[in-house]
Amino acid sequence: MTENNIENIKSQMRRGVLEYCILSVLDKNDAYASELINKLKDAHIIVVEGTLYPLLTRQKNQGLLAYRWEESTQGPPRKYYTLTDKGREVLQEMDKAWKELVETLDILRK
Amino acid sequence: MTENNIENIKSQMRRGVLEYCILSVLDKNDAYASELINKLKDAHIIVVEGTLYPLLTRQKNQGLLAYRWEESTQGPPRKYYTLTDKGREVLQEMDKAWKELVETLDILRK
DNA sequence: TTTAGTACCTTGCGATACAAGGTATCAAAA
DNA sequence: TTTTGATACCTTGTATCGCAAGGTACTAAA
Repeated sequence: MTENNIENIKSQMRRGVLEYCILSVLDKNDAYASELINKLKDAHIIVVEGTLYPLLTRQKNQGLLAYRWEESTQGPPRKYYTLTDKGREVLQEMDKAWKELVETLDILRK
Repeated sequence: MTENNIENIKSQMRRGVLEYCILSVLDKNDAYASELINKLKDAHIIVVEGTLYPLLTRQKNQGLLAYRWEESTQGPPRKYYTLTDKGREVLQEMDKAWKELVETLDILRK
């Protein structure tokens, strides 16, 4: 019960910054969806496919991301996502919003 | 458009820590709902009544909060919420989860 | 007895994360 | 040549939840 509760809380917190994390990862290197999922899992921002795909599509439709297809030597072609200029702008706004939130909680928790 | 986008992102981030904020405020002092809303607004964790009331009820049902009625000299009685022992435990777990998230984003954004 | 202020609570809607299931490509084994 | 396994993409159905809007109730002053 309590355990469940806490897991719920954690995932709620993570959800709030999921989009921020996606843009952050893509800011370093272009990546395809499966790759992104693995990186986010490594960072303990657990994500399942069903969550990520609609999100990527949404961000693409908002003009934050673009993609290109690339052949793979080991399976089907990969859809590589990359940050657009607008995506980089929004990422900077997210940096600000995140900083503010961290400060706010610092004060609240003092 | 973009502005809207950013507001959306901010509120999404805030939402993720809303429950954490509520418990944090109540950890300092007991408070009634209207008072809580004002404190959270001051902290720029914007909350409207329709969001807060169901949340307080949920946290009460989970055993994190308890309440008592107190008469007011200026209007209807007030429902003062207070942290339970379980609430304090969960708050500590939230502290941990929050720290981890801050660290994760620190690494992701490096 | 009506108005203003304070406080509590509920309903309906839309957004969205997640679980589960589905499609397609490629290469190697049977 | 067909099947299997690995990789990769995507969609659908369900449940949760935040928010806007609307509603109730108590008190005091006009």
